[in-house]
Amino acid sequence: MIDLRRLREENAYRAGAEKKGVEPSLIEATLDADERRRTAMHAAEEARAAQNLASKEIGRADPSDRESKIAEASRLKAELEKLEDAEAEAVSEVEELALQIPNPADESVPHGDENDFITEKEVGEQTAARNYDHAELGELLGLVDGERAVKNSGSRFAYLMGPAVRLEFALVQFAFDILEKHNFVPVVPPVLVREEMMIDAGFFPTDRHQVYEIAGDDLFLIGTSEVALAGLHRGEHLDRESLPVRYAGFSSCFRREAGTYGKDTRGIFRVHQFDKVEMFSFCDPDVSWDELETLRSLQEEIVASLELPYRVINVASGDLGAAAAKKYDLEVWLPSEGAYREVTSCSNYTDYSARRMSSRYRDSEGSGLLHTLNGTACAISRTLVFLMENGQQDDGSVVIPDALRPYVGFDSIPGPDHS
RNA sequence: GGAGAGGUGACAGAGUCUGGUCGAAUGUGCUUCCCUGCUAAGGAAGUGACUGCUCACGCGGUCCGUGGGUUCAAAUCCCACCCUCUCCGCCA
Repeated sequence: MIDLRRLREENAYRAGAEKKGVEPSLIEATLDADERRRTAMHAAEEARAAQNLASKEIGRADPSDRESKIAEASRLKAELEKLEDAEAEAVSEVEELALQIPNPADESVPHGDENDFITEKEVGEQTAARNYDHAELGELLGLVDGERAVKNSGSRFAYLMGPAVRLEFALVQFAFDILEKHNFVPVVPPVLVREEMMIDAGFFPTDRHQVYEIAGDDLFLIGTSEVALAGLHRGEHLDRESLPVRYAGFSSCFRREAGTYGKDTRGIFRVHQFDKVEMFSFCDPDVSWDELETLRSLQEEIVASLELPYRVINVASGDLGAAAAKKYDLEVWLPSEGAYREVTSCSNYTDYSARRMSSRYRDSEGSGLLHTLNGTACAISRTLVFLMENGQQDDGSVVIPDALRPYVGFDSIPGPDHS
């Protein structure tokens, strides 16, 4: 939820929203509606104060005076009800408009759409395609069984098998080892949440069609543990001294992938269910931009340790989504496609989500809204894809990066002709 | 799943039957001051959140699990939902 006062008073804030493609007329309409709301609210509150007073007098009044006083209070109430109706209408009008306004983009975010990102850095070599792409190799090496998954669950599902499972748990341990050094508290969150949580986390109504719904129980499968982690301090005040409060969530993630027919259909690059380690930070608003850089550096540390060639991009304003004021994507080189593909991303939501969640800090001066940030630490299936391609040798075997070896217990996965 | 009890401020805990002077007794905690070789004990005052108007002092609104309803008036009465606890049943 946007800050209406800042929208009204700060030009830069408003400009940040317009940068995301919001029509100036929508902003005008929202501000007008807010003006009406404040007027209506003021009128209703005055009437309410009068009515409250009249009502209280009845309790103190002499029994003989009661009847006339009750009549007076009733009259005030009738007046109040009209004003309250007007107030309620104005409030819902503002809400409806305000919800359409995204979190303003930061000044450092480039203008434009998905093609207008800025490349912040590039690390490693863009190598040529190997003998097998990740989908072929996954099946050949017995890491992924897509065919049988289709029979049981449908397209975009997969059985992860054998060494792939060992790799998954190795990656998770590896990521947690790094994150715990930076005071992230490991969390295994619920993967089912109530509708309310989806709304507060900002996924509903916009992304409702991307989420699986459980028939008969009013519960929804999370698309990322971010949803569950964001709710960890809903309605709470955190001691400002204790910030940032960081969590590392491990969970399965479920995505309907509606509207992606024919896109990334091979292998496990894009699936309905995958596991992920996610970083989440409840942060002091004064230092949230530093925190974003911290999340990004951790992502780089992880990808670099896995010896994957990557680049970091500063995502352009039109491609940020509603909640992010700024977002970095880490993209790893995928040889079979000759392109960089997204492996992780991290965002600063500033106070956009915290306002709705009512997640606040408290210090000796008072209190205020926290900033929230999130970022992928390791998305397992995509990471496996990148490891299979970038670590692939001429014989189809896959070399395990040094950093991962202590965790998996083997140095490579033998090629298809091995046995 | 069946039966019962209950959700009140940082915490504990009254108030609910019998609606009004209850934003809410009391205790603990916390802050400031007094007393005091030090500490403990003791004495005094203060101490919820959110929000609107205001330079400010201040004045107002909302909040007793959540959402509705009754009433001039609801922590208190009615309805629905959520959650917690106890007992029984079932279960990885």
